[in-house]
Amino acid sequence: MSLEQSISQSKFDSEQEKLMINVIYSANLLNLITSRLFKPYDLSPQQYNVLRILRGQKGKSIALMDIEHRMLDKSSNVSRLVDKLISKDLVNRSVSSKDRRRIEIIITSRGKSVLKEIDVILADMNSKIKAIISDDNAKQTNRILDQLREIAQYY
Amino acid sequence: MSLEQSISQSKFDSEQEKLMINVIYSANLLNLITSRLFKPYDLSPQQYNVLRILRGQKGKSIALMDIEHRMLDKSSNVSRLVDKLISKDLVNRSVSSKDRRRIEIIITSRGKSVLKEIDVILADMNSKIKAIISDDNAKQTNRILDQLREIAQYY
DNA sequence: AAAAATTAAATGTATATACATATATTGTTT
DNA sequence: AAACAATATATGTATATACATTTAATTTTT
Repeated sequence: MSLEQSISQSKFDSEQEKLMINVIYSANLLNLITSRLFKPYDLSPQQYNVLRILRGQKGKSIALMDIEHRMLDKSSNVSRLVDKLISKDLVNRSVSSKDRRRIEIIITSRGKSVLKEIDVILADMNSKIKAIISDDNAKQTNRILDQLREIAQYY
Repeated sequence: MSLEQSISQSKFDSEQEKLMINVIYSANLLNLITSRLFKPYDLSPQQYNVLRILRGQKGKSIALMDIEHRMLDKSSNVSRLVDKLISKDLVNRSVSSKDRRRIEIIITSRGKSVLKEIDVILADMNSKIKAIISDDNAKQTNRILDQLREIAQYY
């Protein structure tokens, strides 16, 4: 469905203005879909995001502030977010021996196995997207979105 | 900055997977920027969204449920969102005479004048985006995003 | 080395949001 | 028309998030 139909707006002043709205609207939809997919595993998209970051560490731990830097949504409270993951036994925490202010987080084997289950579901979703959007088009769109974010330098 | 740099991730499995992350990340950034722009007017992006919908009615009122249909983020509680706008005297509410379940909302002149101030700021932002992204590229990206949202039919 | 400044994380608190339930009104069925 | 179902909005409540403040540890300055 076109964006105009989706939000019942007749027209936009420019393709660029439409692009802004389109990015936000599309992201809301993707967040909705993924939060439904993660619900059976009792994970929010943000919590999943953190687990992915931890898996990417390949056995090494990472401090809370470094997790925050890598998160998609920097606005959340990483301390409390990680608390939730600890209480589900998906990650472990320990105080850094080099700098005792730092709290080091590492993914547990249970965390890894949950991610593996979700991998299957996301791979399926990814293949569905591949059927809709070609590699070239995806690449081109990624380039434009990277450019769009340059707007941030003015604000 | 590339997405990889922004979130410190070395690579993605596919351009399509990167696209999903890119859309969400870019939308978070745009939401952050606009929420800062709206802050002096004591408006959240969602509240602004509702005001825009009301202005689009050109003097006619619109029921809460119709506002919800047109919102970018359908997940919010329109009743309470509109309550905030009422308390700021930006909109008025009245019970529909045809169907007394329906609550009709209309923008006030104060609401319109606030929007006018914001128009200037957003026009400036729009011109900045135009300097970064061509009409053709914006159009092409809008097309791809519309396609991407087709994924929703499977979920 | 003591004092001050900076940093990392945790906590307090107000607001926002999600989701379920309640209430009031209208529409449909028997 | 009474009973039932459906609809539009409001409300209750638990959780999440934003933002400011606090605490503890480290670094820098004097």
